Amino acid sequence: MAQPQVSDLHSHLGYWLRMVSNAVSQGFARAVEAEGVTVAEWVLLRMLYDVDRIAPSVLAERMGVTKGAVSKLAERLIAKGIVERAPNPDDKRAHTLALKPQGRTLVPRLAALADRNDASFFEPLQPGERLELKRLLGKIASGHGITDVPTD
Amino acid sequence: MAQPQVSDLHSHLGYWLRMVSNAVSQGFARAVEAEGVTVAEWVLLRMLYDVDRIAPSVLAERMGVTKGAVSKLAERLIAKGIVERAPNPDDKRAHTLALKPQGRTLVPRLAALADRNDASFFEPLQPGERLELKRLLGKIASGHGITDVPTD
DNA sequence: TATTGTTATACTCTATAACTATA
DNA sequence: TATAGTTATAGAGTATAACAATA
Repeated sequence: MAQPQVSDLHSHLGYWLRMVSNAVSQGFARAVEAEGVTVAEWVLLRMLYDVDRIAPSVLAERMGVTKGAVSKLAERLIAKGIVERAPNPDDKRAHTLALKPQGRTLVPRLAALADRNDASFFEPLQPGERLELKRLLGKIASGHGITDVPTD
Repeated sequence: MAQPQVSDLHSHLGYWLRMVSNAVSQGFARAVEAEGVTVAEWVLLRMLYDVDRIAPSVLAERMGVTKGAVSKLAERLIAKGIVERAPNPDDKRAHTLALKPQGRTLVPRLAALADRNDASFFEPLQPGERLELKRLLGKIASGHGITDVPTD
C-alpha cells in the first residue's frame, strides 16, 4: 500500500458529474446536428423563443457567458438565417437579437429532440430517481447561487 | 400566441447536470491552475498514479476519449516534464506512458485540491444526499457504459 | 469616463482521418 | 491487412482584452 493518502478519481462527485454530463451533452449534440445547430446555439435559441427581442448583454448574463461569446454565437445564427440583429433606437450603442420566422419554427423541433434525448439518457433511472436527481442538482445550484444556463 | 408544446430549458435533467457540472469543473480548473495543470490532465495523471506504466490505448479507453486526444494530452504533460513516454520492447508499435518523479509528487497535491473542491462544492448536500447523488450518477454511467467501473 | 457590443486572439477539449511503423 | 500510436486538421466553447461608438 504505497500511496494511501491519495483519493481515488471515482471518489469525487465532480468526476462523475463531469463524465455523465459530457455524455449527455455529446448525445444531444449529435441529436441536434441534423437540424444544423449546436448545443450552445440551442440554448440561445430557446431563450430568444421566450421573448420578442433581447439585448446581447442580458442574454450573456442569463447564459452565464461573456458578451463576446454571445456575439460569436449570434453571428453564427445570423449567418444561418434564423436570428436577426437590430439596432436599439433608444440607445445607439445597444442592439437587440430576435428569432426570425425560420428560427421560431425550428425551436419546437429542437425542444422535441431535447425531450427525447433527456428521456433516453436518463432511462436507466426510475421516475422517482429522476426527480431525486433533479432535486439534488437544484439544491447544489441554489446553494451556490447558480441561476444561469449551461448548454443543455 | 400559443406555444404550449415547447418544453422549458429547465425541464431537462441534462440542463441541470450541465449547469452544475460546468460550475464544478470551472471551480476545479481554477484550483489546479496554480499547479499548472488542467482538469483533463489531472484525470490522466491520476490514472497514471495507479499504475507503473500503461499503454495510451488503454488510457484512452478508460478515459472515454480517442487515442488522439490522449496523445495530445500526454504530449503536454511530457513537455511539462511530469510524464514520460517509452517504447514497449515486446511490440515495437506500442508505447507506454508513466509518471516521472515530479508527476508522482504532484498527484497527491492535486488530489488534495480535488478533495477540497469536491467538499466545498457539494457542501449544500447532506452526507446521505451526496451518496445518493453518486449512486444515481453511477447508475446512469453504467447504464450507458460511460466509464470503467471503479475498482472499489 | 463608463457602457454596449464587436472583434481579435488564444486556449482547452475533442473528434475524424491521414499517416507511420510495425505485426 | 490489421493494429498502435502520432500527427494534421477542424470546430465548439469559452475567456480576456483591445477597440469603436455612444452615453
